[in-house]
Amino acid sequence: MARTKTAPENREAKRILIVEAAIGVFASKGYHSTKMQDIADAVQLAKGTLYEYYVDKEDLFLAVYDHWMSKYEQSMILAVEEHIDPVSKADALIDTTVEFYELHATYAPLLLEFWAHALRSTSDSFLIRIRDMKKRLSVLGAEVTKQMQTLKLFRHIDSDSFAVLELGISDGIFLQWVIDGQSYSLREAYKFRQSVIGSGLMTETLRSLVATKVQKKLQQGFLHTPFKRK
Amino acid sequence: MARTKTAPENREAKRILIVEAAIGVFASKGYHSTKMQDIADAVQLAKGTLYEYYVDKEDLFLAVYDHWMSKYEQSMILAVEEHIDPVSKADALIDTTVEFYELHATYAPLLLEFWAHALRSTSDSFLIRIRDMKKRLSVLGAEVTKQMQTLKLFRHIDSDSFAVLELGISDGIFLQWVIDGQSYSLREAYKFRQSVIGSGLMTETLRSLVATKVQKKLQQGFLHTPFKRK
Amino acid sequence: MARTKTAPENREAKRILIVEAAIGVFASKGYHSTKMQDIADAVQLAKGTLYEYYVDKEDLFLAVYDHWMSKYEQSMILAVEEHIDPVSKADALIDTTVEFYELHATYAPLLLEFWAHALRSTSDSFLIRIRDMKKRLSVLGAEVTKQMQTLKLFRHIDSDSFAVLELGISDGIFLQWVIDGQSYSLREAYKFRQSVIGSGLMTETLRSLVATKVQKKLQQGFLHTPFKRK
Amino acid sequence: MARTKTAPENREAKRILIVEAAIGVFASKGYHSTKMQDIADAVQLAKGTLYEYYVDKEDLFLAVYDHWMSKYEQSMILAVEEHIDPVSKADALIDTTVEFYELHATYAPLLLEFWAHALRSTSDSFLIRIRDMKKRLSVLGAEVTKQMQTLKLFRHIDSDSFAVLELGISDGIFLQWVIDGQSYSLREAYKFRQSVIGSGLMTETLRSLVATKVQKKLQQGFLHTPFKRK
DNA sequence: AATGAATGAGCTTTCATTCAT
DNA sequence: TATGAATGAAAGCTCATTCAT
Repeated sequence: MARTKTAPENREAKRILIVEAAIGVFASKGYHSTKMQDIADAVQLAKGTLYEYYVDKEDLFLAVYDHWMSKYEQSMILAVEEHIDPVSKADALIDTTVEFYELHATYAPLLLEFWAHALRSTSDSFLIRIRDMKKRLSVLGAEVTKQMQTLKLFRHIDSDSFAVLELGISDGIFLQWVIDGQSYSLREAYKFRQSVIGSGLMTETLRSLVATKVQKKLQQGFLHTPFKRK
Repeated sequence: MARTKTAPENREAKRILIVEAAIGVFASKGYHSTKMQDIADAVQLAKGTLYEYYVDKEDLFLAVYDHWMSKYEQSMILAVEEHIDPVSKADALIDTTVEFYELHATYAPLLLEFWAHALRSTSDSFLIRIRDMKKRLSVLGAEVTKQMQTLKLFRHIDSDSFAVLELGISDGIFLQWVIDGQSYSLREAYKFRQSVIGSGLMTETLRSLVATKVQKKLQQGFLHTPFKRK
Repeated sequence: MARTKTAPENREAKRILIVEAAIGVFASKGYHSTKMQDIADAVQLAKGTLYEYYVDKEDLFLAVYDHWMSKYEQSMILAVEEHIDPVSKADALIDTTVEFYELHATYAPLLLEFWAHALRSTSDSFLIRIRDMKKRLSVLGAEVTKQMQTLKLFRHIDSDSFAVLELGISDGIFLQWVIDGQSYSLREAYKFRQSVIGSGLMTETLRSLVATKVQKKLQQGFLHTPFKRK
Repeated sequence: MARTKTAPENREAKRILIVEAAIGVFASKGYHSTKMQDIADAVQLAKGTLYEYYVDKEDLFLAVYDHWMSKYEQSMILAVEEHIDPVSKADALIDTTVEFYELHATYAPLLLEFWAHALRSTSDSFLIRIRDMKKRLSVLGAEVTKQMQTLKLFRHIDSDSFAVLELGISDGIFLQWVIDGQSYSLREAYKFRQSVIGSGLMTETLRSLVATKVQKKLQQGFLHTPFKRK
């Protein structure tokens, strides 16, 4: 198996094998505590072999970010595509985010490390990659917002700013949730946020439809919605 | 005692001297890239002397967090105390946060590292410290919210959940701003957020007073409000 | 108390205070694991003060050896002086040694360290001090042997060699006993040795007197003579 | 396996290479003054490589003890096997010991350090290893003694105690010799000891055969038998 | 392509010693 | 004399990376 000349597609397959093993290791131990040997063990490869596929530890770390986040991006794109009306699209985006974050709750600290790493790195390349990713995600959101505005479901508001705000809010809530020990339902926290924000921005048209539900959410909050960590 | 060179108060003063030098170094290089020697150089002390005041590197790192965040907390407490009506209190809290974050924009990545560090650490002590700090800050916010509700300026809403949400949002916006290269005004971003949220939660009483202003903010957004990094 | 000008005799008293505290610390932790601070704590003095009395750690270590061994030497001299007939003298020497070693069993590893230290030290001074001490002890033994020879209780044998041999044997048995976890009576081991050696060297005169006793000792051995460690 | 550079047997060979270089360094500088770098230099390896073969400095130190002492043990076993009659066996054991010690005279301080180390160590493992080694050696001696007793060459005496005593005496003489600066012949010292002890324990059968020789030894002593240090 | 032995720069921490007071 | 804060050399150990096979 190891003897055969590895065709390009095999090479890419092995890169992915490595990166997926690396996610778990980086996530559970953190960048600095993760040894190349740990990753090699996880993929069942020799240490040296990793260097055939990634130039160095940092390169592999970045690859982990890319691999992981593009999965998230794909889901988000899919969520938008799967629905037609913008309200459903907006809901689907939230659902996707919650699902993604809850699924990868153990990877949470990684996100912080990616960010910290990017802000620190001498080269801008990592930071730029993160920004680009965020940009694409924010465009996704902005489009939905615009559609809702077109349909007069949403007040007139700078949709680019709103999309960026949403992105920040989303990460902020996630962060808060992780630091709080995942002691409540992330989904409920997101819905609470949606109610808070929505009640200000939706037009009368939409408001009348969801008024009772929103009212209830706001009064209940999300802190007492238990969440079971796996 | 007469013979002692350094009285207890001097000892504390030197601890602070060290911690304040350490903030800058940790902030600019990050925890792992910061060498004890770097900090020693910054305080003009010998490496060994640092160990007279802090048991190890991590201890010093935690002290940096405590020192920095309690300054923030103090400002927040002051902001609340300085004002009487809850609307002004709420504004003051936002102002304080913005000022604090803008002032310490270069320290931003530190915050990420604190969080990552806490989530990673084998001992819970750091995480608990962070949670406690967040708890105290959220109590501060919840009280203001309650006061606004009492005055019928704010809709009825679970104020604890709201306070936690606000905390998350606040950090999230800050994060977003840092990652975005501090390319817009953090203050404007906060105000935009305030408008978004406020327009949903304020009662008619308040809404009528600020309607025009809020409307304007929402339409302008915050992305094109230049901010000069120092 | 600390304020008064310290007269020479006070100075000497404090040197002894320090050295006696140091014995315990060195004995229980070993030379390298003993910190000057440990000793300072034990004497209730400041670290720096030790250096007023001893030039450095090694100097203090040597002082410990001198102090300890000269106590042993004094006991040995006393043992010889207290008795008149050489057989009693010889017995008293053994008794003294056993008592000294048993009393200071916990100090045992120190002796090894002294020796190792001396053999290693760049300067010969420590080694010479040890040799001189051994010399004086061996002279003590040789004189007793000669007296026994004069009285025809002991065969004609090179008494200097015998004294040196006895010294080595004595230390060797002690060492063995310490390594064996002090699991038998050191005194019985010494007596066994005395019987073994004595039965070869004593003349008929003496042999006839102690034959039965010696015979019994030899057959019993010493391994099953329990010894209670404190 | 085909690709592996170092087969298991090579690995063991390198472990031995290292340990043998380490003996010399430890012996000449002592445990604490020996730096890992010194040993690395001696084997012509990088510091880090040592850690591929031994977990830490202490592990290497213990390996030195094991390696060295098992060589000694092997020689002792061989000495016993090579001879048939117990008198020759006993002589061979002494010869072997003397040869071993004389050959490794420069390693002498190491023995003290091993003992001190073992007595100090928090874990008993080293001490136990030393005791086991001593046990095996004492069994070897006890058997020879028993054989001599069977042949009525040796008086009836507790042979286990005697074997332990011999071990102690042997180390004690060696120690004395080292401290005395190896200024006389170790072999002669051992022979003197043999005469002293033997003359008491041998039966008439043997005594008549060696009486003159023993008598001469005892009168000559061993102090004036020059020994040339290499 | 795969391996894993070898490397050595690098860093935290310790602690004997100094010296201003 | 006594103190204890300050010092900084020193060393064990780690681990990303290299490279001969």
